[in-house]
Amino acid sequence: MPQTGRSGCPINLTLEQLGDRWSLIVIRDVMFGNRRSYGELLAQSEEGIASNILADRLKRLTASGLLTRRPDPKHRQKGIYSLTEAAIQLVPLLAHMGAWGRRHTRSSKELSVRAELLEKGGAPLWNAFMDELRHLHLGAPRPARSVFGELQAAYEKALARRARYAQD
Amino acid sequence: MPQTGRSGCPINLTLEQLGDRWSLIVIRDVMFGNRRSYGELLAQSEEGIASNILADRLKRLTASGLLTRRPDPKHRQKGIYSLTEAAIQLVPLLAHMGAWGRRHTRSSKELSVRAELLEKGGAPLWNAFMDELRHLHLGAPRPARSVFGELQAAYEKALARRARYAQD
DNA sequence: TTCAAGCGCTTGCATAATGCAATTAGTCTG
DNA sequence: CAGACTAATTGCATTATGCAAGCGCTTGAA
Repeated sequence: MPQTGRSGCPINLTLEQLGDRWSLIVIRDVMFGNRRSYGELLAQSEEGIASNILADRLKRLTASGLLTRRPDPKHRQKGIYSLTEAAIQLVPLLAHMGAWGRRHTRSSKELSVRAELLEKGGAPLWNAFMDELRHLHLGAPRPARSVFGELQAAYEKALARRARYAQD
Repeated sequence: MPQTGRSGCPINLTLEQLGDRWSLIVIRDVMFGNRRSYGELLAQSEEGIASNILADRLKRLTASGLLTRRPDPKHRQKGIYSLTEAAIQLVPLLAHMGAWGRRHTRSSKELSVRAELLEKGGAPLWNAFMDELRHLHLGAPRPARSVFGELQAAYEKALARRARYAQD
C-alpha cells in the first residue's frame, strides 16, 4: 500500500504504513519468533504467507525504516533482518492487539500464551522486552531478564500440556 | 477481507478482522469524531474515504460485532451507528497507534493533540474514555468526566492557535 | 573446475480489493 | 405528487493478494 498522506492524523499515517494484512505479521514473527531470515519466515509461517508477499513486505519494511537487512556472513545470498527502534516501539501496540484478540476472537490457547503474559505484565514487562529486543537486534547491552525466554518457555509449556492432554 | 482463520494467534485473528486500510479509520471516526451516520462519516472524512468502501466497512463492522445500526427515528433511511463493547475496548490499541504515529510518522500537530493527551493520560484516561463511550453508545450511566469533551477542546484550541499563527 | 542442491526471490496468472465518479433506489417535505 | 436529499450501488480501471512454477545466485562436494 503506498503511503499517500491522506491526512496528517497519526493513526491514519500509521495505518498507511502498517494497515495491511501482512506487515504486522512479519514484524510479529521477527519480534516474538526471532525469525531473522526470509527462509525461516517463509517456512515457519503459521499463516502460510506467500513468498511474493513476504519478499514484498520485507522490502517495504526495510525501506520505511522498521527493519534493517545485512548479508549473512556465512552465506552472502541470505539476509539477516533486524528490528529498528521504531519497530521495537510497536511492542505495546502488538501487546494490546494480542489482548484484544484473546478477548474478542476465537484464538487458540497455546498461541495466546504470550498475549496473556504481556497483558498481565503491562508496561514494565513491555519495557523489559523492548530492552531485550534492543540487545538482540541493535547491539545494546544484554539486560538481566529474558522476557523472550519467559514467553517462549510459557509457550512450550502450553504445547506440552496440550500434547499430554491429547495423549489422554 | 474474509476472515480465513489462517492461525489461532490472537494478533493474526485481530488482523484478519481489522487489518485493512479503512476499518480502524471508520472506528476512529465513530469513536473520536462522534460521527454516527453514513453521511457524516463520508462528508467529514479527513482521508476522503470512498463511498463504496465506507458502505462496505460499515456493513462488515456491523456483521462482525464492532458496530450496531439502528434506524434514525427522524429519517428511516438513515442508520445511526454505535460502537459495541468490543469496539470500545479498542481504545488502548488506538491510543498506542496514535502514540506510535506521533513519534514515527510526520503527523500534523493539530491532529496529534488527542494522541498526545491519550498517551500522557495512560490507562486511567483510557478507562475514563471507555466509560464515557459506554454512555454515548451503549446507554450506560453518564460518567462525571467528559474525556471526549477534553479531547475535542484541546483539538479546537490547537486549531485556533494554528489559525492565529497563520494570520500573523 | 564443474555440477547439483539449496535458497532467495521473481514471475505468470487468476481472483479480490480499492478508488473515482456516476447512477439508482429510498425517504421525506412542501 | 414532485423534487430534494440521502444511502447506498454500480461500472470500470488500477492495485493487491495468493498459488505455484521458474529463475538466478551461492555454496559445498566430487
